[in-house]
Amino acid sequence: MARDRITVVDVAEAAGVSRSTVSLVLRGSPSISRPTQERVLAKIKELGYVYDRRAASLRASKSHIVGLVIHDLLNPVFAELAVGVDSVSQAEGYVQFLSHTADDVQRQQEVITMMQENGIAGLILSPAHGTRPRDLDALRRAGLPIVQMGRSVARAGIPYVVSDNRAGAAAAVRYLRELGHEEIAFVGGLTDSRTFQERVRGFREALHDTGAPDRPAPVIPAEPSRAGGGEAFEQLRRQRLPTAVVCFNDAVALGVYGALREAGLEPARDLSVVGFDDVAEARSASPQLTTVAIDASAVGQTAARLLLRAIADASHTTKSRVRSVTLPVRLVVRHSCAPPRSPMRLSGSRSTRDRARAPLP
Amino acid sequence: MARDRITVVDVAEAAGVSRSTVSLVLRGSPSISRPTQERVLAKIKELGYVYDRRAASLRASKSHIVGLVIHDLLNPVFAELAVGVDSVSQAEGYVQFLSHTADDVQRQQEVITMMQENGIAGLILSPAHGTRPRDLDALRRAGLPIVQMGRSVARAGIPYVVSDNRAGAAAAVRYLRELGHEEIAFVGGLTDSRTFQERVRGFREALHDTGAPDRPAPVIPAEPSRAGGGEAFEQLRRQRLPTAVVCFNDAVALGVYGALREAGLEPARDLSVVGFDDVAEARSASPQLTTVAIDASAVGQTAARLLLRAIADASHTTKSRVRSVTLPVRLVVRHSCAPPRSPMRLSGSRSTRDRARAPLP
DNA sequence: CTGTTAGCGCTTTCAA
DNA sequence: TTGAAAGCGCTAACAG
Repeated sequence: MARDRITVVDVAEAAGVSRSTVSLVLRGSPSISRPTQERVLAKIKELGYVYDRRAASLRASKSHIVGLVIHDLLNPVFAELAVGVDSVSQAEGYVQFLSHTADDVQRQQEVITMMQENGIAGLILSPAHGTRPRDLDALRRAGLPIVQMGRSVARAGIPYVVSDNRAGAAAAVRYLRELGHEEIAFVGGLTDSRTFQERVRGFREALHDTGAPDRPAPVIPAEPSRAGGGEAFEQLRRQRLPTAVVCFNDAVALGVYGALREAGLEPARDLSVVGFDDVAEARSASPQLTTVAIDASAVGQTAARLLLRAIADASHTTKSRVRSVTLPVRLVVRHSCAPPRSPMRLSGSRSTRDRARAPLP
Repeated sequence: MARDRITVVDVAEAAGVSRSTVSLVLRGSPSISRPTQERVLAKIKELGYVYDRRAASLRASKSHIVGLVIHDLLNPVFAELAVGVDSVSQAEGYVQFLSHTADDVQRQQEVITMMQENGIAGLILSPAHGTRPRDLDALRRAGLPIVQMGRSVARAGIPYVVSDNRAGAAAAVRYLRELGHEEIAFVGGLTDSRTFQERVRGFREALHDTGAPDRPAPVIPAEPSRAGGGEAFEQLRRQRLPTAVVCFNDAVALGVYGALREAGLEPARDLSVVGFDDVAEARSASPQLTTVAIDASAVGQTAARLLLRAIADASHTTKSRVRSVTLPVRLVVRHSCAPPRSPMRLSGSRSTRDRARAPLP
């Protein structure tokens, strides 16, 4: 990896000081005289010395590396989460290991182990579906701080940073109710995921709170993908089509949208569609879709800050418990929704500003 | 980071062998008897020992870490590149540092330095716009292998893995020419990027090769974003609208598409639009857009394999030069194109299979 | 096949 | 403020 590496000793000799002086300069200790400091720094640059953090980390048993494990980096929301983490860890002088697990628990175990062996100071995890609390025991035994991000494992006792799934689904429902919809379905998502459970919960609560008819609203689980959305739509159609659907995420919403058109129906007119998980508007895959937008970058940044704080606390033995955080979401109204065909408005009245534009491909 | 870490010595004692025996077991040396091996492995598990790769790496001066620096992880194409790299590095027992530079050269310098200090064995780089060869001098001086991915810095003498931009643009042009288009523009992209230059080159060559009218075809540079596409469209329109455009990437294509509709025009009928850089169809942001599809995952995997090979060679002093690789692309025809309005077909005749469906939002 | 002896490059007492 | 010595956890020669 290195040929005749230049070390602190070389720098010390060249600068005419001792190695510990160099070491102190390297870490910006205030107990070094200005001229000495400058001389050393000059020599460092001159010799092209590069600091070896492995050695430092080994000796001091503390590193400036965090682990970041993402179940699906191809999902733009999680890519944005990762970038959020990256921005703060970079700013704080950390680097990160980043691995994608493709939602595979075993692969996740492997990368976590590898990261631990390489001396991470803490871990941010978007857990693979099916992760159990005990899967993280090795880390906890080592005293490494962990923060879950974007997703969370139930009753694991591990802090998490997520967006407000419940409130998001509720906002979608309230919006549709105001338009006059009475028959609203929830579509997509895997039943054993906590995210799904929370979104469904918000969905049901809001239906109840807005005094929707008392018959149980349809909830159709499906793979959280475009294909899953298509299948769920077919299933819904075989039963009885509602006038509106809230989708587990944007991929599902696009699937529903597509299936709808295949069936010769018209979005908004025949079925109002609300998505979820939309990334920043500018990057949205679906600029016309009404959606519950989450601020993925903020989630990532928050997770990183929590983790770094926990790392700092751990060395100070301050032992402050890290608290979980739930970040707000907002409903972005675009023209995939309309009042139901035979309207029975509760209050309704919405801007049609956006509705003139035709959908993009 | 660790409290009373369990070390090889502990394992050795517990298993009644010497530390070097443990070390050999750890690395799966064949020169250890089966029973001993098992006994040691058992103790390792029992004690919850975790291998410290920093120490190993320090001593052996070789690591199992690669650096991966991406100029824009929010671009789905580059996210997929990263996942491609991840899959092979994971399979080969490597972990990666991954950082996003937001196309900022200085930020890139910082993360590369940090990675080097942390002992990477090599670097895969999607260089920030404006990177100069000398920005990588520190790495080269240290003898670290580098592979560029998805993009490349001109005349840097550093191997790269990219898709075939020239052939892709040419394929798009040929397709449009066959439909009968004579006035075709190229839209979007930054003039000083090599990717842009190659795409424009393929564009021009194909126009020439297909015997297009000899007046110079319009090339409108613009930010490679949706906004850039919109602006470019306006500019094009102020001059004179061609019958077809080849776009620098899908974001630009979507921008053109949107602007087109804003202007009350109809895609395909009034202007045929071809995109570029489309990710795997299933994830495509634009399921209706005719596009030059690149296999981002393959690019990532190839880059990773090249790098790992270079790393292996470097230690063996085999010193094999790594060669750059250009991967094929393919044109995916969907219904954003049609013959020009007053058709003067050269050969024309295309499937309309897909054209029945309306665009998605 | 196993044990012993030196370090990898750094931080960290502890004196000076 | 600076210098000397010890050692983080591991691997790399060797010698047995």
